[in-house]
This record gives sequence, C-alpha cells and structure tokens, in this order.
Amino acid sequence: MKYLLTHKTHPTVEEIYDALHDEITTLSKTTIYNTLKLFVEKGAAAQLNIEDKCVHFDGDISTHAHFMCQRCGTIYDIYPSKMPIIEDFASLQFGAHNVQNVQLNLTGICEKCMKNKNKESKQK
Amino acid sequence: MKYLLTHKTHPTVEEIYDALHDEITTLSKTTIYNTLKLFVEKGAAAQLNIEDKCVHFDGDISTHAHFMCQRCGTIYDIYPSKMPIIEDFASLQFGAHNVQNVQLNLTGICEKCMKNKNKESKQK
DNA sequence: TTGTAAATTTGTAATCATATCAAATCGTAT
DNA sequence: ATACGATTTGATATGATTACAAATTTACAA
Repeated sequence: MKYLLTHKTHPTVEEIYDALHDEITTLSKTTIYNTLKLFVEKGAAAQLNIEDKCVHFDGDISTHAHFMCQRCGTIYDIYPSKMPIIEDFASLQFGAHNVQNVQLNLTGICEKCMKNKNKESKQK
Repeated sequence: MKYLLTHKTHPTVEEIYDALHDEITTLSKTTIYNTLKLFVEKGAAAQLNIEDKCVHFDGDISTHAHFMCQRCGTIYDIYPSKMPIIEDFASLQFGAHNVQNVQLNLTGICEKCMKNKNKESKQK
C-alpha cells in the first residue's frame, strides 16, 4: 500500500515485485496478487483495465480518468480540475442496474512521443 | 464481420470460434485473432477491455459505453439517447496528447441479477 | 517463556488467453 | 494447367494469473 501511494505510476504486479523484492527478499508474487485483490475488493485501490496485456493498479481512488500512451506505455492521470466532465462519472446511473465501478480510459500517443515521432520522420 | 454485426453480445475470440466452427470447420483461432486485430486497427470493430480475464469485441463502432455485470457476465450497451453525457466522450481532448480511443466502462450487478440475489436471500 | 492454533505468506505447478511461425492451402493471373 | 503471392492453419511458445499445499509468522493463552 505504501508503494502504491508513493509511486503514482500505475504499476503492474511485475513492477511492484521488481521494486520491492530487493528490500523484502522473501516477497512472492502470489502475495502481491492476493494483497492487491484485497485492496481492490475493499476499495482501497483501483484496478485499471486500460490495456489487454496486464492489469495496472492505482492507489489513488479519487475520481479521475486515465490516458495511456500506446507507444511508451506511460499512464497519465486526468483529474476533474483539467477535465470537469470527469466529475460526472462518479455518480453515473444506468437504469435499475447497480453500478459499482466506472472507468474512463483514453489511449493514443502522448505529447512526448508525438515529438519524438516528428523528429524521426524529419531525420529520414 | 458478419458474426460481429449480427451478434451484439460483445463476444470473445472463444465465443466466436465456438459459434462459427460448426459451419466453417477449418476455421482456426489464429485466424480469428488476426482478423479481429485487423478490424480493430482499421477501425471496423472495437476492442473492449472491460474485464481482466479476456478481451471482448464489438462490431458497433458508434459512440456508446458499456456496462458489464460482474455476476452473469452480460455486457450491456449504453447509448447517448439514454445517457446524453456519453456523447461528450467522443470528442475528449487531453492537452497536447493525441487521443485515439476512448472507453467508458461501467461494472456492477445488473437488474436481473439483483432480483435473483434478493430471491436467494429471502429463501434463507 | 512456551505451546498452540489461526492467519498469512510462499513457491511450485497448473491454467488459460494470446502470440509466434513455418507449413499448408487458396486465389488469381497468366 | 502453372506459378506465385496472399491467406489460413495448427502446433507450439509465452506470459500473466490462479490454485493450492507447505512453510512461516502472529497472537495469545498457559
């Protein structure tokens, strides 16, 4: 949990394992899977299904959306302060269905990669 | 493509395979994976990352959101006519980043399963 | 302290969706 | 009928996630 709260990189299980394994040498991936599952069930963390490869986790459970760059894989937070419409997701209703979770996921090419792309094409 | 357009169930590769294998006995899953990937790249179909188990596909590429029931697995379409705010997602901008895809995914328990749940608890 | 049972953590092995890739098949123009 | 490029196939590999039993740790009573 401390790692999630201090690293706002939306890490995968793999990334958490690699980061913590040095100081907690006995740590196993199973424990990370179990613990994150518990966090998500209890609402202490959010699970992001923004790509099909693997799941990402977020210790920030405030209302916000995400943008993932298809090129570099970076996941950016999008807060209501920058995009007011996001505030409306928190209270979305859908008929008589019981909505428990809302995810707004954007994908594309981030500003940084766009610039690199331009450089590359100019070099040719 | 025909299957996708006539079965609005947001099928997985597995489901498409099971459905078509009888009439196209030589069909392989690899072909389904390749073809769907092509459809998604060309914008002819949408890929839904609404759950972590596997990917679902949608032949309807009009602006709409999805609700998936965690209990029965059914994926419901949510059109702007029922939820006008969805229309605003289609044109979301995020700074200087190049947004290519937007997914609004809701999860929870659907109306049908809510009723079954109530029945079950009354029986106890 | 010590013993003990419950809770947690671990590591190995299984599972399952998806990717890889060479061989087989098909379509089409000669 | 032939040849060649494009498509499809199926066997195999990969990699994330789960299952589960054994090992370890914790909490607490004696």
